[in-house]
Amino acid sequence: MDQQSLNAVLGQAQAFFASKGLRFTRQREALVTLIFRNDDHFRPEDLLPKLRKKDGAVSRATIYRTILLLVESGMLREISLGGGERLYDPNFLKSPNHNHLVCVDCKEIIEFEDLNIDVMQNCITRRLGFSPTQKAIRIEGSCDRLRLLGSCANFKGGKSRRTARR
Amino acid sequence: MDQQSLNAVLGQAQAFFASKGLRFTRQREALVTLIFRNDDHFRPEDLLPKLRKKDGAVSRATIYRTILLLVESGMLREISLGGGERLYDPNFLKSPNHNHLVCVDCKEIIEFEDLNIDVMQNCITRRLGFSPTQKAIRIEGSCDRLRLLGSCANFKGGKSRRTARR
DNA sequence: CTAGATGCAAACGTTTTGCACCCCG
DNA sequence: CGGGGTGCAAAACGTTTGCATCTAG
Repeated sequence: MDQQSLNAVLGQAQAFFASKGLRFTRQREALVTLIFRNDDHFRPEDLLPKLRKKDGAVSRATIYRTILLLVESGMLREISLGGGERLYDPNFLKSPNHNHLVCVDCKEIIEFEDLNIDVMQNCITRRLGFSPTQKAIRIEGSCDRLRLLGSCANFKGGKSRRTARR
Repeated sequence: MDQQSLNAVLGQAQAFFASKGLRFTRQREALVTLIFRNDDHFRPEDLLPKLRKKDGAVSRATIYRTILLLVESGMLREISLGGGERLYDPNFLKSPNHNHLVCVDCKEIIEFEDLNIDVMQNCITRRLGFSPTQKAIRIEGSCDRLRLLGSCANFKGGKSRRTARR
């Protein structure tokens, strides 16, 4: 995420905290910056070591407490990709309706959006007498290239997460 | 689940264990019976007290180890309905492709199937270069009746889980 | 000045693991 | 008799909480 977008995010966070009469402290700013600087999913525990460097230290308790607030603000979402692992996904700011495909072979996570499925989810929900407030699809799949060719060329040297181009 | 279906399930479990050269012990039979006797989602910890009665005691370690095996067999599936809670769902035996709608108001869980979404999920997955092995949709919704009428007539005295009639 | 925020350490609930003993085939 | 299976208790793990202290406004 470029500096300009990051500044916008920091402003959004600050506005949220202010609207609740809460402060935007050094620790909270450091956390928001770290979380939204790149688009990786993360566990709270992952953040702890990254915030030990330099003078930007933030305690474990503050990390957990701040994440809760960011989820409440809607800027951050909790997702689960299996195995009881609790991850947080900062990308709902850019793609409010994205879903996740996880490769069982290489564990790569691919984010995708699909307007049609979105509409159908709304229909189903309404038909059952509810108004949708949040929707999540998780698909597990095996890699075709790997199975057919014996190697997973798509992912060689790639990141562990990519976004589907449409 | 009626006795006849339960017997079939027990047979299926026994066959799975046998196929892996594992034994179908008193503890494993008690667990399978308890899990598939009704269609409730459960946490492993929930099972412990229920297996203390009479002579059917099963230790915590055995519960966790057996659940792992049942998931491996495909008879049981792990689901997550939010909040990092890890639940197990025995209903994929009857409804291999069902999904979950969770009411944010009353926490009721509604299971539903939809063939169209199923097909679209397969398409998306293939388009991205994968073959789907497992699909899960979780929708969170607020109760229309509760919001419009101030009460949630649908659920009064009902179970905490129902299955959508189609 | 003071309500909110932080850091620490203890507590917590869930899940996993090491190990001695048990039992089925 | 041997390889699984079990139970126990300890350990591991992620998360929450109580409390004394600090700090932003």
